[in-house]
Amino acid sequence: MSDFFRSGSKGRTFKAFWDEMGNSVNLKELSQRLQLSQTTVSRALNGYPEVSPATRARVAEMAEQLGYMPNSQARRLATGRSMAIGHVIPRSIHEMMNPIFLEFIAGAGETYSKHGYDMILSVVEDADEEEAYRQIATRKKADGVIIHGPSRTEHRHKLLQGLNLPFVVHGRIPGAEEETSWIDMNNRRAFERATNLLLDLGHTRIALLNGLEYMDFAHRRREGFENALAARNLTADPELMRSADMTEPFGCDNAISMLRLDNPPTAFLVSSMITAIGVARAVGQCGLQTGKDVSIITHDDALSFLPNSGEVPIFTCTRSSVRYAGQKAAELLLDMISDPFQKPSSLHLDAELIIGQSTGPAP
Amino acid sequence: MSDFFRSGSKGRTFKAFWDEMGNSVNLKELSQRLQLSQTTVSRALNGYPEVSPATRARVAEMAEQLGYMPNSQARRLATGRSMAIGHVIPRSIHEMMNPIFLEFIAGAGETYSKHGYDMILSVVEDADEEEAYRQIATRKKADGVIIHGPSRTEHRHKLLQGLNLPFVVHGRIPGAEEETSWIDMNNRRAFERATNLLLDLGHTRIALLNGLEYMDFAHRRREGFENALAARNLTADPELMRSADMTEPFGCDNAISMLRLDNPPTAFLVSSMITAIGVARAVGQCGLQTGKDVSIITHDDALSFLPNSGEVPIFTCTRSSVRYAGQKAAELLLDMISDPFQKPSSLHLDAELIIGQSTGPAP
DNA sequence: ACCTTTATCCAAACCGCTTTGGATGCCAAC
DNA sequence: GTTGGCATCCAAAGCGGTTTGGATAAAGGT
Repeated sequence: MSDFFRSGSKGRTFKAFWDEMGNSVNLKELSQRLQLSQTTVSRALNGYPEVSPATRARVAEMAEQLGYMPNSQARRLATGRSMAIGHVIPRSIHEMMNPIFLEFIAGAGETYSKHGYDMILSVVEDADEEEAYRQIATRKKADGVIIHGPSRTEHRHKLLQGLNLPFVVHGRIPGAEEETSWIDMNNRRAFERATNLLLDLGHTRIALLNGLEYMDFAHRRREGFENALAARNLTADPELMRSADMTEPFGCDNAISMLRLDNPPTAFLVSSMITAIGVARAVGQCGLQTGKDVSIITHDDALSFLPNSGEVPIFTCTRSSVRYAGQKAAELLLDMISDPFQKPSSLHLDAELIIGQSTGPAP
Repeated sequence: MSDFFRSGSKGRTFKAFWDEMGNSVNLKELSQRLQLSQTTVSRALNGYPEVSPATRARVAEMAEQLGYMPNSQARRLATGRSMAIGHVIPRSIHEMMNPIFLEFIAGAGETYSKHGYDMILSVVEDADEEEAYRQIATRKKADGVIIHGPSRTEHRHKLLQGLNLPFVVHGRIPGAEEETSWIDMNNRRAFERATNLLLDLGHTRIALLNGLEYMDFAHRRREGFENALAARNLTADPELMRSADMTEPFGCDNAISMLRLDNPPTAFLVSSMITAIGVARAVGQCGLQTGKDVSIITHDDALSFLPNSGEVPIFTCTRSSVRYAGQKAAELLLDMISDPFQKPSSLHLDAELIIGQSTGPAP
């Protein structure tokens, strides 16, 4: 064995060899080859001060040569930190939040990678959600978790507080804003501004196609909508408000049925680009023109596969990057983990109101 | 301490207490409270035969009472299996495959949960992709990985074979079909059938809006398209073939420019629902009617937020559930892991050709 | 010249679990 | 009455790292 090693003069050879074998060196072997103790090698690699520069360099070089990487399970066990963040996705939520969720995940994932954390994703049956959190905490699968899509009657934070598992909420938990860390966009204000824009354009019959209103974000958006109307002494027509999963057909079907009313809406305020696309389709099918006969404002999560940019965006929108939110949420959480005695902190993002082609003065 | 334990007669109390503390029992404590060795307790809980039924029951009950769950890092270290599957997503791929990717992940995740596996997701810069795989293998972060979106000049499988890390390909690697395990739909045949349908309806000028053709799936789809044309002595007009990220604007912009040609296409064959929606928008904007003036067939990955079902689906499509593919890929991989000497196996799914509202005879 | 730092390095304990290689007691068999 | 076989259970040795509590030698202080 030692002959083999001596035979190769260039480090590359070793590494290539080991890689080809799928065989990795462990700390013990590495330290033996260096004639050093495991302690010293470990310290050298982890940047502790009690190692001479010369030794540290020697260790680093040999480690590089042999392609040494510490076994993560062993390290996690020894340090007691799992260096992973958990995301639990009940199937129902997942089906609903699909693309937005992924974009958030992508943002968070970037932050995790940057800090050496892993992301573990659990897709579970709705009924198993609590158990999933319990396992993450008890089996020490992750050092923290992110709560997705808080509802108006949220309870997960209680569970997590009980389990003593750090978490950050994407969105806000009504009534627990002070005691939890969260990141959210200003849903109410965004929809209030959007509504005002429509009102300023002369629209008075405005339809709202919202997400499921037991979700906190959707509820807030509706409040913003209603507040803006109320401020001008208008009141929302229940017939013009729908709330459901934000799919394309949801937008199309409801828009069609509303546009066929005796007193149809002249504008739509929509909670998601995908649904807005459905509305646009409906407008076309009714022989009308978007931005002329019918105005549409949608919330735009800045999903990469649904770009709404360009010189003049297709849709007038309230925009807030959910990927950015993911990055920030991850940063918040990693902060909390590194200092467990920090008090909760939050980030409130403001959506931009961007004028596109889909709005115009009321006909 | 022992007084505390004795005081609660109902198991619930203990569990609640521990949970509230976020304090979990370990094997040592559990075995001490049972007056048994760790060996016996471990064996009892893991179903080994050398434990008497009575003891096993006692152990099970106490474990339940104390809410004992084995620390996963410790278990992984001891068994040498990490009980996790890795998914590496370079940012570029991610941005392109966004919704399809998530749907696949969701399917795979269901299978993992069912089998007690975790999913670890790494979102990395493109340049770090190889390193990510190397780390997964060398640091033993996962027992296997899934390769997403193989290109025509794929190389990841070589790396993984070298690292001795089991993997399953979602899609196919040209030239390595025999030596790798994969799951794929029959892209070529699906697009051949779709093209034939259009030809049968009398269309001769058919446009192809394809995904990026350095990706294997897109290349195959194009082959299917061209084969079908060739079989009728037709040849594809390069001006009617585009290939790019499958976004909505990609569909809309290109459809518009094509429809404005002197000799415009009467039908579109599209690689993704999202792009097809863009095409439909373009058709509307040109004052034409989908399914009458212009026919559209799209591939439908059965994404949950873009349902294309109903009595008569909006789009005529070739459909294949990518979520199902995820489930199956995961099963394949877990099989491989449980029996490392298995030879590679694959699953070839056939897409359904479903007639919707978006096709009709050529005008 | 002697004692205290200081800089390096090491042996061994530990993290919490699985697993190997017995030990023990009991019963049927010779 | 010894022996062999079973059924149970256990002590201890890993797994591969990190970390504690010195040991050793060189440097510095008086």
